[in-house]
Parts: sequence; C-alpha cells; structure tokens
Amino acid sequence: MDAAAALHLDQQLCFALYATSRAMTQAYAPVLAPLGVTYPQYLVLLALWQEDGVAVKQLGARLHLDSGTLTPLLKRLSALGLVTRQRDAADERVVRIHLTAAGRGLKRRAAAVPREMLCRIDLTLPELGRLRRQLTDLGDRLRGATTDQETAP
Amino acid sequence: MDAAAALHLDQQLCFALYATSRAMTQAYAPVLAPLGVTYPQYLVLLALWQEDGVAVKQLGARLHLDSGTLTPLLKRLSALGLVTRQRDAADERVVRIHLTAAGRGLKRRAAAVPREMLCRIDLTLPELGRLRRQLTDLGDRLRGATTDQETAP
DNA sequence: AGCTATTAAATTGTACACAATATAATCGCA
DNA sequence: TGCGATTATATTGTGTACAATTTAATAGCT
Repeated sequence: MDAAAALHLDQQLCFALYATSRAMTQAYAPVLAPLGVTYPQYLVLLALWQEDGVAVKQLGARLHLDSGTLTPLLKRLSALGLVTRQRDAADERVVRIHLTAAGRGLKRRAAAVPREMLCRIDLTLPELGRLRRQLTDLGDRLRGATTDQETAP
Repeated sequence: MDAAAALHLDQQLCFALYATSRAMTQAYAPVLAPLGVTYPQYLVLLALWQEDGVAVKQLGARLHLDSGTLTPLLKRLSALGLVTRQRDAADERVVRIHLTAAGRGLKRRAAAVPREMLCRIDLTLPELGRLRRQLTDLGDRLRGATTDQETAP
C-alpha cells in the first residue's frame, strides 16, 4: 500500500470505527427513546445497575470518561429522577451516585434492549463476541499507547 | 446468556465500539496536533484530498455527517486557510468546498500519519483489513436497519 | 409563466467529549 | 501540628454530533 492509498478514507480503520460507532448510537436512539434516556446515559445506567453507589471517579474509570463529561450527564440523570448525587460523609471530595427507585425500576424495561439491538446488528453470538473482544483489545492498546509516551522521567 | 448478563457493560458490543472509537480519536490527537487540525477535520481533509471541489452534501454522504455538523467544521477549516467555500454558479443552493494551496500542501505532511498510527494500533495488515471490513459492514447494516423501518407506505 | 414540491445549506437548541483550570478536601511528612 | 503535594469533583471553553426548523433556490408540472 503506497502513501497515496494509505490516505484513502475507506482504507482507514479509524474512519470505520468512527462512522460505525455513530451509526450504533443512532440505532440505539429509537430503542432508548421510550426509556427517556440518551445513549451515553444508558451506558452510565448499565454501570450503575451492575454496581450502585459508586463514586464519579469509579464510574469514569469504568466508562473511560472524566468529570467534565460525567458531571453534567449525572446532573441530567438526577433531574430525570433516576439517580441521586451525594457527597461521601467520610471523604467530602467524593460524590457517590445512587440509583433511585425509578432508576432501579428502569432496569426491567431495559431488559428488552439488548435483544432488540441484537436483531439489528444481525451477527451470530460468536462473531459478536469476537468482534467485541477485538475492539476492547484495540481500545486497551490505544489507551496504553497514548499514556505510555511518558517513558522518560 | 440470561437477561441480567445481557445488561453487563463489558458484554456490550456497543460499549466496546463507543469506548474504542473515543480512544482512537484521542490516540490521533497528538499525531494531528502538529498539523493543527482535529480528528474530524482530518477525516474531511482525507475526503477532499481524494476528491476536491465537492459539495457539502457529497461530503456528508461520504462521512455520514449532515450540514449541522459540517457547516461549522468547514467554517473552521476555512478560517485556518485550508479550504474555500463558494456557492456553485450553476446551482446557488450548493456550496462547493475547494482545498487551498495550504490545504493541498498539508497532504504531504499528513503522509506520515497512517504509518505512525499503524504502529500504535499494532495489528497485522490482514487483521486490520478484516476488522475494518467487519466494522464497515456493521455500520452499513445499522444504517440500513434504522432507515428500513419505513417498510409500510 | 406560475405555483407547489423538493432540495441544499444554514441555523437553533441540546447533549456529549475533552483539555485546562479552579476549588476544596485529604494525605504525608518534617 | 502544620503545610505542601495529591486527589476528587466542578467549571470553562472549544469542537463536534444531531434533530428540528428555516431560508433560499431549483425542479416539475399545468
């Protein structure tokens, strides 16, 4: 592959990733609309349904997001009545996020979401698992590579 | 996989896609910084280096973006002196985007970008190609699925 | 020619992302 | 104990994304 071909848009893994990620977000939108949440909000809820009462920091580590993104998003989830945000009594720097009854209740209605999306994705479970692992690995590698730049002290 | 497991964050293809796409954007940032453009701006330039003088609409079809995103982005590229935006004389609705000399010149400096990113991605070329095709197919399928909802007349 | 439907961009409003900075609380150590 | 370094969140500013609306121009039909 010469230099010119290397700059072709359709040759770029990065573009496939970028465009497909946005297509996925848009495909989720109509499925999530009845639940009244956006796609990033849904991801935060997935994390909270697995582990409630976590700090913003932990949530950020899980989703690879920082407080600049999470703080306003969590305020919106709070305004929707799905979560509460309260300072940790033992360490006032920490804000812990707890699901409300409504936030917990939404999990039952969300149970149909993965099945519905699986139909739209139209991959076999092994294919899907393989792709997911490849992407996760790639993400880990990219994240490692960007921070590993600081090899010098 | 039961309903509870189906809602686990790390089981989600969508999350792997979302998180890895953002990691890719962040990995590109230091490589693109010397060129003075953002990652979406770089994708627009890739499209223009392949075909110059295209309409905003065509650019949008290529990148799966609409004028709401492209108009301000192209204004920024124009402010950087990399492109011009001018109405088509034959059809005044159309705005054609042309690279400036600086915009064309940037292509040479960008030639090193794909190679540099390949190192960070650390996949063999066949693996990379397969992953890219899988993602492109998935994107096409998702995009088809969302618009194909209108089966009824 | 005149009128309606369509089309291409631009605009508006909302919601992420993220770098950089600010603020406040805790930690570690002399 | 006191105080500088660290840590957790919030804030600010810029740049996407995208739905919905607006504006202006063209196409197509009678």
